[in-house]
Amino acid sequence: MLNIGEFARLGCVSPRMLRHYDELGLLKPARVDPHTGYRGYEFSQLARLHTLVALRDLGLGLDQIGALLDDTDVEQLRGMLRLRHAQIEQTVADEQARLKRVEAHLRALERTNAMPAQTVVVKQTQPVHLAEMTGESPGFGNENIGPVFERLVPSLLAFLEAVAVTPRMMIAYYDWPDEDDAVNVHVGFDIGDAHVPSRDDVRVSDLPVIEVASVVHRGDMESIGASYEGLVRWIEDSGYRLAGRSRELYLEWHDDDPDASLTELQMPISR
Amino acid sequence: MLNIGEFARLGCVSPRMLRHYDELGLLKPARVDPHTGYRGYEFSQLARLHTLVALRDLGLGLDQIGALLDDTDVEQLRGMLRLRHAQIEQTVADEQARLKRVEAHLRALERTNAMPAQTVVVKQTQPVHLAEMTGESPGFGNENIGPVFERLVPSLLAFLEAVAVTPRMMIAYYDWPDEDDAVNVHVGFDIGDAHVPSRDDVRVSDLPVIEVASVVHRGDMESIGASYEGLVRWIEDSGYRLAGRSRELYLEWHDDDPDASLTELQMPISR
DNA sequence: TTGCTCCTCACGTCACGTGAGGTGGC
DNA sequence: TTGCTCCTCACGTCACGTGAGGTGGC
Repeated sequence: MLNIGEFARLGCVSPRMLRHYDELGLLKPARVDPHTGYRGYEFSQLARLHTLVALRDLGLGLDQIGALLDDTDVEQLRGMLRLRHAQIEQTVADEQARLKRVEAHLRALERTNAMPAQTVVVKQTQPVHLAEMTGESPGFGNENIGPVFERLVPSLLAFLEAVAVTPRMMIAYYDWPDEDDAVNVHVGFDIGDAHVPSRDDVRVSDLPVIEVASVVHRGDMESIGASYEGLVRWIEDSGYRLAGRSRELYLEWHDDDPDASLTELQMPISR
Repeated sequence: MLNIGEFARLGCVSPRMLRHYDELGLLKPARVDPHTGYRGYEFSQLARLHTLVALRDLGLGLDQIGALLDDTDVEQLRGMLRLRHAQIEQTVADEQARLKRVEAHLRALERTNAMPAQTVVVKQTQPVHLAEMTGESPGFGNENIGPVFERLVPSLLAFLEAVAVTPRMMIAYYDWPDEDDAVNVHVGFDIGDAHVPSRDDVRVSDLPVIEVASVVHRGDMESIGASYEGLVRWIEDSGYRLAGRSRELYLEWHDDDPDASLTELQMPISR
């Protein structure tokens, strides 16, 4: 008969753990002194402790271990181990992805050698109900996109006012169906759950909920290119791939002080 | 100005989290209504929330994030990220090792198709102060080892009694210096912190603390081979390598009922 | 008698999730 | 007025580690 300290040393666990397992009913001492409360263990109990420790070491919860220790169902054990195997594989994949993200942030730090005023995060977009108009632009850059906005936005706002719908946030997204430089510019307003009557050049679309890498750009549209570049590099460094049309959310607009304007850039990513 | 729900949606966090960050001083709302306590956030605060979320996503603690958010020390940030990088690499390695252990247990289950009465665990040996004698055996197997024990053990016990040292657990270990089949059999008793006068054929040694794969064998010495075989296969399957001399701890001995005898088998492993 | 071990509470960990119970705003 | 959102507590999570305060055994 061993006291708790001896048995604990034999099994490489702390006495506190043995008391804990006793309390949970996972491993009762062979005898408890009725006067002193001292716990006594037998060598033969080491086998059960080994099983407990081995299952714990695989990452099973004590509740599951309890079920496995008492029932001699091999299929149940096999099932639990297979499930754990899949979970650990997932954990490894998640941690490897996280490792890449750390590396991407470190490289971004090397490039700018400054605090990341704009930090990249991975997140899900919110579902948006968008009343949008579309125009064509000969290419990217503010000198190309800007005039399209100036043409479409007043018209869209006038339409929304006419149909008594309050526009919320302005959102743009882009696609380039062919390999040439022409870009389709979509610009619209979040209209919440309002309904808008149809008009030829105004379309209502639900932007899909997707995973994006996002960054907040502070400043005017002239300087947005640098933010895009940083975002694209971060995505490359972190091992994600670009997967669709990028969006711009115009969070805050200051005509008087464009440097204080805030735009969220979102680029869809996968893997 | 956004209320907490709107700001939470923008940042893909829960309102509860924003209250938590407020409480910890990591992200204070731009304004709090003095009457209702309603929190108000500005779009420009999204940048700070992004940084917070990005750092949290890398696995940094909120206390460290607090230090990084307030101080604009690039070196500190770089240091934290490098540390995190090393930690995540360690986590990945640990989880991959765990994955192999799960696989080893699953394969052991396939082979026996029964509950692992004897489950393999990885643990550290305890430091032991051993009074031992050494003999040579033509090979492994009870028919070779048994006679050596029968010759050495009574002599050793008689010596210990003569010098008034109480023997504790009996422990044996083996080495085979050459490639031929001859085995050096070391058998001894744990003598705690007692001192033993020297004698030519009795040596006092401290068994080193090492990492071993261990299993409890129940039964006589004839059947110990199967337990060893299971242990060796488990070690192979789990991706560890054998790394030294195996030990046997004679936990419990029943002359009348050898099937109830308990022996712990320990094989040193590495990597 | 002095250490050493044992005992039973009970708090702390970490970043929130989840109610309970109540109030403000359109 | 009815939902919806917000507020402040405060408990629960998971497997123990770490005292506090006291007692038993050689």
